[in-house]
Amino acid sequence: MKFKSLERTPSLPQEIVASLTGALHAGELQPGDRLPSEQALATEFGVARTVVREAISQLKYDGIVQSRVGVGAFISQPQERTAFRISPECFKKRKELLKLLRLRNGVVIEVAADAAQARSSRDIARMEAILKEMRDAISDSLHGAERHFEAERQLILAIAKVADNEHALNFIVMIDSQIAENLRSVAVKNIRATELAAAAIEEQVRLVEAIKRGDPIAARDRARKHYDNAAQRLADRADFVDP
Amino acid sequence: MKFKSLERTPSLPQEIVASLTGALHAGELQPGDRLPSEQALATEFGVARTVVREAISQLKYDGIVQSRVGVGAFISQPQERTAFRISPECFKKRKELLKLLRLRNGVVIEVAADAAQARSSRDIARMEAILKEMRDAISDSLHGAERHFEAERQLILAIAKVADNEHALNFIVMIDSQIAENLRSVAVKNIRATELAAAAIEEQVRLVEAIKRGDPIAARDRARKHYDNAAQRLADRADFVDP
DNA sequence: GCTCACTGGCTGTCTGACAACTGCGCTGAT
DNA sequence: ATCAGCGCAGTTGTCAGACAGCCAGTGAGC
Repeated sequence: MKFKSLERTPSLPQEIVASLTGALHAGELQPGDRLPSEQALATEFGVARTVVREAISQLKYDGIVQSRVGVGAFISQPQERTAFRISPECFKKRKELLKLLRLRNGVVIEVAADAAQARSSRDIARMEAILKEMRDAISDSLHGAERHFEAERQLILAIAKVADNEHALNFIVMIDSQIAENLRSVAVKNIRATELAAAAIEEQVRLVEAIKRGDPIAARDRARKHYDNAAQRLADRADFVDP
Repeated sequence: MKFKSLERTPSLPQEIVASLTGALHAGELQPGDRLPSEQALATEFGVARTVVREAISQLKYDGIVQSRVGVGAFISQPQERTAFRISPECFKKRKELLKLLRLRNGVVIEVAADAAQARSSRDIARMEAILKEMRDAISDSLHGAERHFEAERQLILAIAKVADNEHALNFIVMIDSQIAENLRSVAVKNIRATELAAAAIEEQVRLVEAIKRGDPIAARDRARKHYDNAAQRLADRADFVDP
């Protein structure tokens, strides 16, 4: 049994970052605008300047603002961003979550094709072990759904690892972890309720077969079938609605 | 004539971030390890603690480290990352750049299919205007290659904008800007030298046609053809080698 | 052996200070 | 009147020191 993570009080710099990015997202801050001075922000938020500086340094790190000594800090253009980040409020709305899922799927599908060209026998063995874990999970009435869910994630990671593209791997690890954190419970219920695990496994078996055969076109095709289907199954769930 | 951006001295926190991420990438720091205390790092780097704190706060922002009051800062697991970031040294090696290009293409291709289902007549008009700009650029012997390069980027953004997936849009804006910054000169030379612009335009015309027709499968297919071809043309360049 | 208060160290935050830099207005010379 | 040059106020970047709250380990007391 895992306990829910408690709602730890966010740090002061984090709150300021959230406030500033909120203002940016709301259009109150436009690219090119100058931020208030650190001193002004400090008094406004009622904190020390060091706290404001930490917050702004994070925004600078993402390329969201640029600061010039003696002048101030300015909101930069969207194309100046240097990081892709998923904010927690993306998971508030199910629709947002499905969009993230589609983004992830797009990368996974491409990566599956690359994996079909770079796979080794060891890679295949690893994937088939994961498939076996999925099949075993079916007969586990207690934790089967959870095991299946984790095995599906493992398969994605296994595919990404053999594709010889560490950037894509990093991206998938990041986005999939974020999605899984916010999707685990409903996805697990999904598997359990619809009893579609067998069909999902079959889709993935055929995907791994294509990779094993070294057929990138078939791998891409089957990856698309499975991951699009999975997203569709999730979207079709009656209880998959905004809280 | 544009001047090269001067080599501005990186800020102290930035250097510390680079040093720490370098140690992490080199395996000297493993997930779970504890960082030296802020005081120790400050004396080691010869800076004030505030500078170290800014550096660590950036790493915390990315989920690379987690800190606990009274204990210290710890390297977190890779799946705890909350941001995808492209470091400048990714562009040092051409091979890395091609991998980033493939990552971008994967998303663009998926997005093209979504765009085919969500496009409006205004969207199509915008895309066709961009295609016209490409054709016009051919007869511009002076800046034609640059204009073509920028128009290709604009088309990608235009497609991403109509696909109704702001996460994918954000991702594409970010990664494409980064790639373009580091690819502009060689890509422009590519267009100019090989005189393949006409063929590239034809590929994109067919892509826009598919989107206009509302045919996601064709859009995906043609997007793949064009962007894979573009990457291939780049990779095939004789002068596209590591410096 | 077990319990528990203590203690040293760490992070988070605050305060004050100073250097380097920038934009702007003012002054004074032409 | 014009304009070059100067100084000034404001801003960021960095430094030093301080303190509260928290935590792990230690050692005394039972």
